[in-house]
Order: sequence, then C-alpha cells, then structure tokens
Amino acid sequence: MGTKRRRLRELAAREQLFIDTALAHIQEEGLLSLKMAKVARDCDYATGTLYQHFASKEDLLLAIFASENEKNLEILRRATTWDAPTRQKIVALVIGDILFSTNHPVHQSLGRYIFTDAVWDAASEQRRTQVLEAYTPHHEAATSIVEEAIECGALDPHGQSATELTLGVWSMCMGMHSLIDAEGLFSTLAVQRPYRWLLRNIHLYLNGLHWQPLLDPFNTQKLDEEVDHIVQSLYPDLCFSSLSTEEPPP
Amino acid sequence: MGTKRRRLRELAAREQLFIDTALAHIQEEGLLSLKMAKVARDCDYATGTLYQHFASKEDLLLAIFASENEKNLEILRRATTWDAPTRQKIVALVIGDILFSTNHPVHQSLGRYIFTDAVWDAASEQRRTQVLEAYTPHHEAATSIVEEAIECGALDPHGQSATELTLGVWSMCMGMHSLIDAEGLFSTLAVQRPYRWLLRNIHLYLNGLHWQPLLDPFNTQKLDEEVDHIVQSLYPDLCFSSLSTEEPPP
DNA sequence: CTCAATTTGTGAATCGCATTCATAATACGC
DNA sequence: GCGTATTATGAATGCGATTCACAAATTGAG
Repeated sequence: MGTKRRRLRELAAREQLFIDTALAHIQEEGLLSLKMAKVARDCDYATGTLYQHFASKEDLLLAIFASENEKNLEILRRATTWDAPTRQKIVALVIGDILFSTNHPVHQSLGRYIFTDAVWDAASEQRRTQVLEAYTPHHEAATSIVEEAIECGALDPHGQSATELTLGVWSMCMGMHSLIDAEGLFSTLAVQRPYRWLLRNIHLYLNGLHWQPLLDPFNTQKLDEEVDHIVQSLYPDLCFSSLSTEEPPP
Repeated sequence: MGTKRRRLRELAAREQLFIDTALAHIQEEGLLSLKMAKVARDCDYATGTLYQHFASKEDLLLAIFASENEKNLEILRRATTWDAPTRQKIVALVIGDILFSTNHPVHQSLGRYIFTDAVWDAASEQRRTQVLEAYTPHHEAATSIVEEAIECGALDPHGQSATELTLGVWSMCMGMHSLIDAEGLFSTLAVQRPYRWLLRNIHLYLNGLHWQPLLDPFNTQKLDEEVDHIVQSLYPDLCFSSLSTEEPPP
C-alpha cells in the first residue's frame, strides 16, 4: 500500500508549511513575538497539531534554522565548483556567506539564538542533530577547497588536518557576524564597512598561512576589484549592497 | 543632609546583591530557570522591589553581564602594563580572554544571549549603554597595544586606525568562543584543543600583518612554551586547564 | 460495506511566570 | 507629633506555551 508513503509526504509538506509560516512571522514581527497558536491558526491547524511536529517552540526555531540553511547550499556549490585558484575559492566562500547573511538577516540572529543554552536545551535531541548536520555541507565545502589547495601546492598543511585549517576563516566569519549584529557596537566605535574589513582580515590570515598566491590586503582598490569580480562571476543574481564599493552617506 | 548619599549607597548595594544572587542562581540552575520572584525572595525583598532596579528580566541579565565583566579589568590591566614586546602583549590579552572565559563559563553564554534581538530589545536603553561601555576597557587595552606597536615600528598600520587593526583578533576570539560553545559541534568534527588553534590562528594573522617579531605557529612546542611563559608571568593565580599542554584523555 | 480498534486532530483548560499596581509601611519636613 | 511624599510589598493580572480529554478520521478484518 502506497498509503503510508503518501501520508509521509503529506506530513513533511505540513511541517514545511509550519516552518515557512513561522519564518514569515519572525520576519514580520521579530523573534520576540512569535506565537505558537498564531502559527497554527494561520496554517488552518490546531495548536496541538503543531506540537505533533515540534516538541516545543524552541524546537520549531531549530527547524526553521535548518530549513533556511538549505537555501545556502546553492551558494556553496557555486563556490566549490568554480574554476579558479583555490585561494580565490575560499574568498568566494566567505563572500557567499556574507551575501547569504545579509540577504537572510533573520538567519544570522536565529543562528546565534538557537545555540544559546536556554534554547538548545529546550529542543529535541533529533532536531539538534539535524542542525549540526546542516553544517556538514559548509564543512565539506571548506575542507574540499583546503584539500585541493594542499594537493596543488598552494598551501602547506604543516601536518594539520583540513578541518583544522578551516577554523581560522570560520571563526573570523562567525565572530565578525556577531560583532556586526551587536547593535550599537560598531556605531559607537565608528567602524565603517565592516565586511570589507572581514575580507581584508581573511586575506591577512591567508597570507599568514602562505596560501598562494599572496595578495596585499591594504591595497584597497585591488581588494574591492576582487570582490566585484567574484560577485559578478558567481553571484550576479544576489543583492550585494553590503559589499558595494560605494561609501555609505556620511 | 548626608541622608541622600547614604541612601544612594544602600541602593547600589542592594542592586549588587540582586545581581550577585541572580548570577549564583544561573550558575546553579542555568539561564533557563532564572526566576525573578525567587531572586527577590532569596534576597529578602519583594518582587516589586527587584523591578525598581531592573526594567525586566532581560534588563537584569544585561546588568549581570556588565557586572561580571568588571572582574575582567584586572586581567586587562596585567596584559597592558606588562613589560614585553607588543606582539606578546596582544597574545597575553587573548590568553587572558581565554582564561577569563573558561573561569566564568556563564559569562560567555550570557554574552551571546544578551546580544540576541529578543533580549537586547527588552532591556532598558540605560542598561544597553552600560553594556556597550563595558567594552571600552577591552577596546582601549587592544588599541593602546596596537598604537604602541605602531610607534615602536613593530607594526605598519598602512593608514588604518588602531581600532580597525584590532578587528581581526577580536573577531577571531569571539568566533572561536562561539564555535566552542556550540555544543556538539567540535566533538562531531573531532577538533582537539580548540584554544591552541585559536592561538595558532592569532599568530598566523599577526604574521599576515607582519607584526614583529614573527613566530612560526606550526612549531607547536614553541607555541606551547610561549603560552606557559605568559601564563606563569601574568596569570599564575588563574586556573588554566583549558590551555594546558597536556593532551586530554583519548 | 460494516464496525471496532487505532491513529490523528482539536482547542479549551491548565500552568508557570513575568510584570503590575493598589495598599501598607516608612521616611521626611515642619 | 502630624501630614505628605516616597518606597516596599506581594497578591492579582495577563500572556502564552503546553497539555490532554475528547472528537473525528482512518484502517483493516470479516
């Protein structure tokens, strides 16, 4: 009987409906005012039905995060399959990350929120695993580029694993996102165009690793040209105001 | 009348009592189960009195964060006043940050939690300012070292401001803390001794900046020796198991 | 097709907890 | 002392998340 298979499909569709609806609510009203009952009602289901899919509100939040993350896969694919020097591919990955973050602002704050003990602990084990697995493609994309770089001699691993060699770039991206999202911090410190600084710092780090070919990150024009080139080659369809060469109004 | 002054002192003391008690509760029970009524009761005050100090539960959380942060000031002072090459002072700052984080695990997660939109927005304007100002000493410590390095010729600023030149180290520290605190992430990826990697990455970055004197971060022995030296010179009184040279049991 | 068993959906009732606010207690000026 | 202003109190309120007794629907055996 194909009944079971059909039912499973229906359940999955309903779950996605809940997830999409909840995400829409967050985008409109903020994380703060997400109401379980409202999500259910807007999907024409009872509150209890929502709870058959998600163990708690927090569980739903993790599910939203994992779901939205899938929209990132396409970006990762573009960077990894691009025919370019490995160093440029890593930068492309970082730029993709920046573009995704700025195009999905909720995803950023959600990401920081769900890894909070309070939220993480209130989600189901299964959902946590799902979230951790959502990182696999990122991890694989980065390590595959590192491995390719080692193979072609652009990078000397000094006996370290590919995973470990991705930590520097990974932590810098994550930390910079956090700093940028800490409202008021950069405006207090008068830091301008933080994403350009992220890219500069990534290059400084890659230079420290002697990842070939080296680039002078204090040559701002060259830096911006590289960004433009990567965006136009790989992400012509994505809005990139966050990286634009234009200075913001004073 | 000195009455007013005395009253102000009493109010400040009571506020600190609330903060300390709430922190103790979090350490014992977790952020999740902090109860406003319980905090008030344990301090022998009514719930309403607590609310005369803090606009909301979230407001209290920001206050705890700002308060705990002050315990860090002493560590910053040691690093900045240390008589050593500027590059070593920066590393000392990073090590101090690591030691503080591992000795105050709640502070870390609290820090990530309060900058969440949901929490940040629910705190009073005044308290937010207080939290942002809590970063001033960190910022000043880092920029003063950068400025000293520029002055003595150990670092070429390439026309960038001291504040901007601290962003790389800052974001790497913050990002690594986030990655480490994301429960299950590093155990899934089998990353060992992440703090050693943070220090290695900091050195790679500093090498990329040509901050003198350069150091080979893949010389693990030398790296560990530097850590030991800094800990023994500056932080002999702090527990540093997180940085210990010992390998963890397999 | 029928019907009992089982599964799934429902939403009103429950519960926990942050927050408020009418009242009581206290401090202050005279 | 006494009236007024300030501060403390904790029971009452309100808001949702979560649950659960019951209803509806599905299944499968005969």
